[in-house]
Amino acid sequence: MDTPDRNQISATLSKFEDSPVFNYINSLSPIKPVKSVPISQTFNSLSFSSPPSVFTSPHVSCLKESRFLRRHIPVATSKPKVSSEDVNKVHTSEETLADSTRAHHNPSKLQENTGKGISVGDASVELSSEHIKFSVEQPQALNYNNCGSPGYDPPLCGDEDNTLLELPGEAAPGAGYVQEKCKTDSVEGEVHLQEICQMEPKSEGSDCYWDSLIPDGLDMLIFNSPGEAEALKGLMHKPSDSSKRLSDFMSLLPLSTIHNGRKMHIVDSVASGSEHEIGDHCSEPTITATNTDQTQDNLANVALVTSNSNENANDQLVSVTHRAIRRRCLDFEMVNVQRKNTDDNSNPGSSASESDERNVANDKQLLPAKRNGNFQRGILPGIGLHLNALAALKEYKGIQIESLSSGRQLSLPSSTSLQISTSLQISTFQEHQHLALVPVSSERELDPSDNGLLPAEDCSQPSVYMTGEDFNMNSPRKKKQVQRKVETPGETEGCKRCNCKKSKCLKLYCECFAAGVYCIEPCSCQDCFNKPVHEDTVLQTRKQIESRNPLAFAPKVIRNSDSVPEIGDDPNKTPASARHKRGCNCKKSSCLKKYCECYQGGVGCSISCRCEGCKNAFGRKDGSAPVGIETEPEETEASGKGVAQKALQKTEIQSTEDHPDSATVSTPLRLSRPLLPLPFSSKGKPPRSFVTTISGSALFATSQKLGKPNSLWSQSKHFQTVPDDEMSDILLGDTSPITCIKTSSPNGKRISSPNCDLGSSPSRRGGRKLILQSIPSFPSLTPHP
DNA sequence: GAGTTTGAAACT
DNA sequence: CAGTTTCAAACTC
Repeated sequence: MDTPDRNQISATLSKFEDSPVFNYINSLSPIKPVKSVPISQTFNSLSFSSPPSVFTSPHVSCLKESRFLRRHIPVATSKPKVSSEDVNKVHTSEETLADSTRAHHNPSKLQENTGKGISVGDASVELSSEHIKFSVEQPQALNYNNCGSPGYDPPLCGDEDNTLLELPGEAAPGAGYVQEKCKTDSVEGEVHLQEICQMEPKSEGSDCYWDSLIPDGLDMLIFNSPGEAEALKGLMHKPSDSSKRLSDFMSLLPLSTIHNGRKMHIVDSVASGSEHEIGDHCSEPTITATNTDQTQDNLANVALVTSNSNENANDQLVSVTHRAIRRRCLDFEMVNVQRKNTDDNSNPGSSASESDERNVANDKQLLPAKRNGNFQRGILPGIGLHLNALAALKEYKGIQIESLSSGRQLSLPSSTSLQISTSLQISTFQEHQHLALVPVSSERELDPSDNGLLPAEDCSQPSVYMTGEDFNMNSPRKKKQVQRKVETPGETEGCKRCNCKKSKCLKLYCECFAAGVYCIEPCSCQDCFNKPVHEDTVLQTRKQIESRNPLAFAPKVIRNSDSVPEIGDDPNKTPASARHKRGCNCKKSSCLKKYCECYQGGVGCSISCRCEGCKNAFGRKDGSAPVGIETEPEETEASGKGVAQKALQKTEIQSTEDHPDSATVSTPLRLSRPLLPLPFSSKGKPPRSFVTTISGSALFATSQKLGKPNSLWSQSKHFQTVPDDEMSDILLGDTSPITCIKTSSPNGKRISSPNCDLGSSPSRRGGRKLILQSIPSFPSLTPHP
């Protein structure tokens, strides 16, 4: 790490800051003065600016958050401070962080403020998280830019922040905490950049991360403010010393830790979902394959540590992991920095922008390999939504859209994410949620091959990776079957793809719209307005629909606290089991086909149903047992559902694993959901499990507090978050009873459903759709009036 | 992939 | 609230 001398010095300095001696010292060292006072202030100002945007824009997709969360988690570990000497720089960063986080982490700040060296432990953790955030945020910002929808930008930051905050770790960031972080994000981001710059030189491997991260960061900087970019440049240049130190430090670190760090990164990337880009890059086969396992373990360790937030041992572990992670970040940065440096050397003036561009190009290149290339930035930029987060992510097709997709993607993290997912979940849980949303897709995208559950992947990927189509490509029937199975269950919102021709995707006919997600590439819709670009229109339309039917976007299937509406349960009676909110009106399908929303949702028909000849395998209207398995159709259906459920479970599991967030998903998501909490959810589906309990409610609370919500997309965030919840639900359902999940997710709003809607919809589990629906409910909650 | 069926959503 | 129309998913071939 750093030399003790430095630490001591820093400590002493902190002690004497107020003292004349301190002042004198400051005067002696030019660096110091700048950092402590000016920087922090600047950051603060920045931070302030940023926060509003975040909160303001609903869009911020959960996805983004999820992304952040994912990344953050991994990143969090690094110890920038250690390097120190940079004490000044670090200190400044810390200060800024401290300032930002003071509300939350007064102690840490105090430590930091008082003694840099001392503070390092806690501060390091926070910083790491912050760093992560920073990296993440930048990407998001880029995404926004890409998206081109100005409105999104602000939200993104906020979302990101939120997500970041949670992820980092602190295990239980309250909504308020998240908000604060959000505010501080901008500042932190700067600080992180500095740190990163310092770190960069060291970085070796993880080019992918680097590229992805750096470019994003650059973009962020650029977008945010030219001045910042310049500042970054300066930082980048400066780092050499710090970087050396870091490198030294890194060398000191155990190899295992380093690996962990790498892994962590990978995970993060995966987890981040939203940031698919990075994740993808990172997830590249070589790295991911080897590292994933370790990363998982590491993540778990980290998460646990963070969750516990216990000082010593935890701190150490965290610090180690963070360091490793950070290192990864640094490495990325390093690469970028090096590139930049070279560039800068050649072209001092434009170096930053150029470097950014280059980085971007690199990123794209990297991305392209797995992804289509476009997606991340160009396309996905997304944003966020959530779904993009799941939302956030998803952001649609073009850039914005993609972002949405990303959100979804988030919900569906690639296989790698899946692997990691469990660990991520833990971490995400801290976060949120997330990615939500949602994030499902992302993971899948990343690893198309991952699960059989592809459908989810399809959904998620649509934007970037394998679209559902691609997936189908393998074999039409299989695809269809798979899709059906997967989708059936719920298909999932994240994955949803519509084929609207006349509704412009602004009516409930559109599954995407109904799910509260933006349409993405995979969609075959025509004249689609359900895109980030038309956010206003979407929101307005949504409001109209909600005005007509407040529950229009609420999950159609409501579950009671009890777990999934199992076939065995009495459909009618069971309050416990899930029920369709409105009930179906089937006349010819006997409630044995997906035409039936109850069946599609995996729930039995209830009294509220007006169906004729109900044979719903999940539960007949008349109360006859869910025969499901019994009857042929039922069998088929049941099998189908069972399969679907299984698939869902798998997907869920995956998603959960994937998620952070994500919305999600996810989704995207993630996601998405997807945001603070949402974001987590989105990102880490993994978090979902937690999210459900934690993030879910927390997210809502946060979101509500934030006042978010307007847009679907904000919803998208919700999606992500929701997805997370769902994910969690699913997870719970899988492992444990869904009930828990339900309870968590629902916030009361959804409750609307006749049955107890405790949870979002079970069906959702089966399908992402459900999740989405649930998500929508959130929006509804946030009254748009 | 095109066409049909189905039931929800939207409209009156 | 009921009836009709519109719509897009689900399904079939």
